[in-house]
Amino acid sequence: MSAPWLAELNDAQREAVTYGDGPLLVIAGAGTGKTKTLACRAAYLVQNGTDPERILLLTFTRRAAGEMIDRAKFLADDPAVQNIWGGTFHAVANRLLRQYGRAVGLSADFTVMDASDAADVLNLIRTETGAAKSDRRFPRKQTLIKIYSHVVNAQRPLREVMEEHFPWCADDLDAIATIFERYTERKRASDVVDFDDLLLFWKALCEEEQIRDVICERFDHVLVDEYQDTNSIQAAMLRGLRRGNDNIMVVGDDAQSIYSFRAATVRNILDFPDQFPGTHIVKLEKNYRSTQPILTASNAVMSQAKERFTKDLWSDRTSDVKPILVTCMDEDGQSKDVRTHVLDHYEDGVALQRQAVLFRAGHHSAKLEVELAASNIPFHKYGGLKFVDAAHIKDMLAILRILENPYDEISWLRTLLLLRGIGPKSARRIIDELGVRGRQSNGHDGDPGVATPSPLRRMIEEPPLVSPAGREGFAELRLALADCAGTPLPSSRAGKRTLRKSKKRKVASLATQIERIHRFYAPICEESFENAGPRLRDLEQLAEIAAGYKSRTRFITDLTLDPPASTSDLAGAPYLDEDFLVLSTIHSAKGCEWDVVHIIHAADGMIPSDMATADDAGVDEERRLFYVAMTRAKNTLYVYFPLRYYHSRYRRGDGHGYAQLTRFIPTSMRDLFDHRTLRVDDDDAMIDVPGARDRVSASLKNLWRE
DNA sequence: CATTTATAAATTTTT
DNA sequence: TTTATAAATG
Repeated sequence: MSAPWLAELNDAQREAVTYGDGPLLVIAGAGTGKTKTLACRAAYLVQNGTDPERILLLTFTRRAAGEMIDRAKFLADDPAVQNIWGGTFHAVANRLLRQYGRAVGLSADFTVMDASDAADVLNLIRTETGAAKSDRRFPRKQTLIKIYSHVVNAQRPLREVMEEHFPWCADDLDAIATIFERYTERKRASDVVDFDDLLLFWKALCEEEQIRDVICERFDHVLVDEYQDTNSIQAAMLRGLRRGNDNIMVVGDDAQSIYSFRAATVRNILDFPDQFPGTHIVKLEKNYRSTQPILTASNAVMSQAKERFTKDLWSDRTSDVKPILVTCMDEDGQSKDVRTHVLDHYEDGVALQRQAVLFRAGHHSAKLEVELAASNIPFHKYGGLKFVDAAHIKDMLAILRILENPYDEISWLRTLLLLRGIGPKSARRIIDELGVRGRQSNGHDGDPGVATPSPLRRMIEEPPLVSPAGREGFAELRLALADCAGTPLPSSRAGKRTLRKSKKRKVASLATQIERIHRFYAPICEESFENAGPRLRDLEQLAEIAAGYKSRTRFITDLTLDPPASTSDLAGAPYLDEDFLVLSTIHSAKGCEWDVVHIIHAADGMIPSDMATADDAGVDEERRLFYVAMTRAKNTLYVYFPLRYYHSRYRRGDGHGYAQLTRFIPTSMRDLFDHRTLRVDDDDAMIDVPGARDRVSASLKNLWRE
């Protein structure tokens, strides 16, 4: 049986798509049709009789999984393709654990916390153990979560990880080990898992023989995208998943490995044939995306790498247009130049959506965003600070989480601290009195609510006493929680309000709960934030996404595992058909392509980031990052380099410095680019004399010395 | 004594 | 703009 679309593939692609049973490794350079190959493979399998529900497709983002499945659905012309199990490792772990988690001690409605919640818990323990108040400086919470995460993801002993990646914390090894121990206990007791636990528990599932067999049995084929960015625990999970059935296809490109900070290792892709004996290898080398001049420049960048595996990319797409290196006066000049170029292409018929601005770090686009807003150019930013990281969103979600899991200590803490008159000490006492931590003591596994009333019920029925200062807020919170839980307050003198309704109320719908929490939270929000307006609007949008969910568990979990990239993302459909320019960190741009790509801040210190230049491995990763950015471009590539940076944001003074062009474009490579310096725009035309500012500053300073 | 407010310091990349 | 520590307040 041969589908018409098979004919459109090149030989290597078709070989991968139609490969039979057994392990398959596809080495696919940038733009060589990796996504297409995976989508076709899925379609091919379904057309040849594999049940879509028995195919597992692991990708790096949920978006990627969705796109691939849509594509496969179109190719196979079969709506059932929708039933393929697709998603990130973490999302799939979540799904498996909701189903089989009991075997490893998780209830079906455990809560997932994101990295910043995890950091908060660690911080809590850090203060409790008193490690923080030793005379020496102790690692901060972000550092702690980084260390913890690295240990889990790299599957290496704490000591080694600390010596290698966090040598400055080595003195605190014992204290840190203690903190992690307690952290683990605490999470188990409260039925909460962090991102790393999702992987850890999946792996644990694979180690329980009976469960493993059930899970292995579940999938006929496993397909994995971006294999170069998986880490060693993920490789272990895959091995566990494929015992007794070695139908596994992994796709990746070692030249695009950019997640070593998350313990990803290219060893996974290199060792794959050893891990899975009998692996067949297919290489995709022909690039269909970019024009040859763009590839030539990209290849040149990679050729300087210390370690190098991949061959040069080549393409049929000839062009006279080289990538363009734009030298700008300063950051503002850069923003203006980008705007000018974007509009030029737009007028030539390249929609904004077909263009992207890429940068190393989330905040690199700040000035540009201002410029774009001023010019009324709509844009959409991926990466950087997440919507859910905003304090007001986290506050709302914390309250919702209490309802979801009354043993979720950190959510109680966050919620109680919102109340005026209640600080850490009182919050701690209330949490203890509610029995949030007393869960283990009532013995029977997984079913705490029977013996002792849950903390939520206690909160409603026999609330702890609170000092006069916090009493009012505490009462408000109690009312809100009672309304959401659908439990009337006990009909003492405080019960007037609830008596109007009949005694047995149903648990409020998700939308109603959100609305009720909003009513409780809005005054607090207005009191504690200067800019309450936009924040309250965010909360209304939160309510709007919630409207799309029936299950509270689903809503909270989805928001944690796949947070909306930005505020405008939440608006969903109405914005979809509008045109907007894409702004993205290079990391978030992985796997994407655009007609025109603008890479900004191509200065040493930005790319490569100052943080990463300590060793060769770090610089090489930054180089791959730059390579990934360049190879996103189909037709036109701009690389912008601001000559001058003012670094006065946090430091005082008029400090500015002259930047160096990124080391990834040395002089020897300059003729692979066209060079351009835009004139300063009319209205801010100003004669600039290089160095004048310095000379004047120096002479002013010297007035007082001499 | 607990909480709030003032002050100083530090900021990559993501599930 | 957020986050840890110090001083001030109730």
